[in-house]
Amino acid sequence: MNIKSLHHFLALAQTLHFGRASEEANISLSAMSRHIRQLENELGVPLFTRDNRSVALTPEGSAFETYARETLSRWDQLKKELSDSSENLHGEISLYCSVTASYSILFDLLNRFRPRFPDIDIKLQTGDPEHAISRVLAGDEELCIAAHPASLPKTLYFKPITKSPLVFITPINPNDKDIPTSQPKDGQHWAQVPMILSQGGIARTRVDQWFKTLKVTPRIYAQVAGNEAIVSMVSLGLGVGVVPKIVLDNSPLAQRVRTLPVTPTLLPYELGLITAKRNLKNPLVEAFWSVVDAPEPLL
Amino acid sequence: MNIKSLHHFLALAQTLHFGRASEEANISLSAMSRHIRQLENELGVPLFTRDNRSVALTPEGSAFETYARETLSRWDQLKKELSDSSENLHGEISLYCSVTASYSILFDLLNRFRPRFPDIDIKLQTGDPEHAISRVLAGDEELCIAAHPASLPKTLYFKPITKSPLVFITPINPNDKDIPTSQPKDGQHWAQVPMILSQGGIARTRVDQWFKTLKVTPRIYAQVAGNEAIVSMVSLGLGVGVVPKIVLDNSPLAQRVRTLPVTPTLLPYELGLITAKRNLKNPLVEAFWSVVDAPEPLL
DNA sequence: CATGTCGTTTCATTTTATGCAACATGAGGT
DNA sequence: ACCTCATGTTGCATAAAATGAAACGACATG
Repeated sequence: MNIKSLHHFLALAQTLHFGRASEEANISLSAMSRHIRQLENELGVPLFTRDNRSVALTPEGSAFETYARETLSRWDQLKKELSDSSENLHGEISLYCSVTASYSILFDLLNRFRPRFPDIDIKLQTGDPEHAISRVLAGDEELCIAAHPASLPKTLYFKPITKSPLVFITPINPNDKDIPTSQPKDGQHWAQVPMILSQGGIARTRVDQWFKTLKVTPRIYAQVAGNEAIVSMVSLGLGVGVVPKIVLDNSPLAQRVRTLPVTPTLLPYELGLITAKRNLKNPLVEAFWSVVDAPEPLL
Repeated sequence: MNIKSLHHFLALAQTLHFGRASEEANISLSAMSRHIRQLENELGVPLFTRDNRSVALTPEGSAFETYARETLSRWDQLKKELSDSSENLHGEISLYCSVTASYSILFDLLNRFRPRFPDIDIKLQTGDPEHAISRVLAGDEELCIAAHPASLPKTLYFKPITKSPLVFITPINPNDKDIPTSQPKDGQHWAQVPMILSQGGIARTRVDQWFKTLKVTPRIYAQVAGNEAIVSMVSLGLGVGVVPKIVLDNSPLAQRVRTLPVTPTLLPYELGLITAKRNLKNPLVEAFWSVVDAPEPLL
């Protein structure tokens, strides 16, 4: 059974005349005859009674006529639906990012993504930035927003979105005499400053490196998981922290801390979009990608 | 679109692997690839995203999967319905006969037809026997039960069911001195008998012929349309009638009249089934035909 | 009995489908 | 960096199917 045969059948069912039906269907009379016969063989029942003077539907033919109409209209409907739906890019895309990134970067990103691709649904998963890359590697997520890691697996692709400097922050109201209000003069001073640092991750690596160039072993007051918590602790006056500026910009506690200019400055945090290279062919991922390409500056 | 392609599509949608899907569908891998591509071309949208390592349904593919399942199950259902319905002969057949025939012949006929072909509906039209043949000729009815006419059109076919003698009937209580109680001796007697005859039709032709061989001009007391009315008038004692015996057998007035043996006897009425020759190919007509063929005697 | 109509069948040709093999791509291992 | 394997696609020659023209067969009509 195929769509054409159904059309031919209906032409014949209407005209009850092979000649006129075949003309209507733009095929030869013999093709019409064979199409009908083939349908009948396939179904195992005659659809028309023909003697040389007249053609009439059998009861089965009548039932088949109903079927044929239904099936054709269903097919047309499907084609219409599918072509409608394919006019706009659509589907679902999964994205993983940290809570902070969801506030700052993702907000801008989605503000521009949504109007351009209103039919792409985003499945957003927020969580520990550490897991971002592994989840993309495992295929759990198609995209993530993360800082460029020290070493990026070959199968992944990184697209920078923005850089955010790592800044030192001090409390407005220090709780400890060793907390400086301006940049400490030398390494000796630095060694006394109570530091509140990330437990790990890029920021921590950078800070460690920074102290190493000063030849100072920092006094670590607290190691914290999550940049937001660092801002929180610093605002309480417990020490000096190091966080990406973007975290500060989005922190409700930003008023309670102050950035501390330091030299040399730390290498900035490089935030970007990460996906598995194979996903780059996925039109939905491409769409997301294109938004990042967009000329409008993000910050 | 055809049934096969749908099956192939579903195989691929399930396995998401061209190799295994093609194996399942018993076609080559390349055929599978091209079938899917053809479907996609036909619909104008991709159904699968494929990179060399993986195959996945697009949103459109997912919609099409639903469609494919529905369509296939609908098709199977139809096939089942049609083959079920074709196990027994069924449909509608139209039949015309006189009221008398419907009492006598049709009753026996249907008693045997119904159990053998319970799914054939009969559209029965009763009416004047004169119209029977013309209605079949015109195609208004497929069958009729009628007496074999003097000349049967070539396009019609007659199948005898039974013969019924034409009998003379006399009243039990005659109302007229010229009504004989036994066979009149000679033509002169016959010429005085008040006759009640059909207005026309075969019976009348036969009676006219009969009187002609006796070289008698009959005294016609009444010409009547309808054999039943003849019985009625005879029973009232108004004269001698001639009717097919079968009419008498089914008449409620049979007790009020008596058959009058005569020589020579009239040629019997030949009752049978009539249809247009072209209808003989119609399996429903054939079915009816076969019941008449049946060995069981009708009378 | 000739004629015209109409569906079926035959036959040569064209179109389409098919499988095999070569190819292209990309992942994973060495 | 290179090889190998897995996998889908494409080219090509062949096989299968569909097609239209014409012959055919059946049958009603004049």
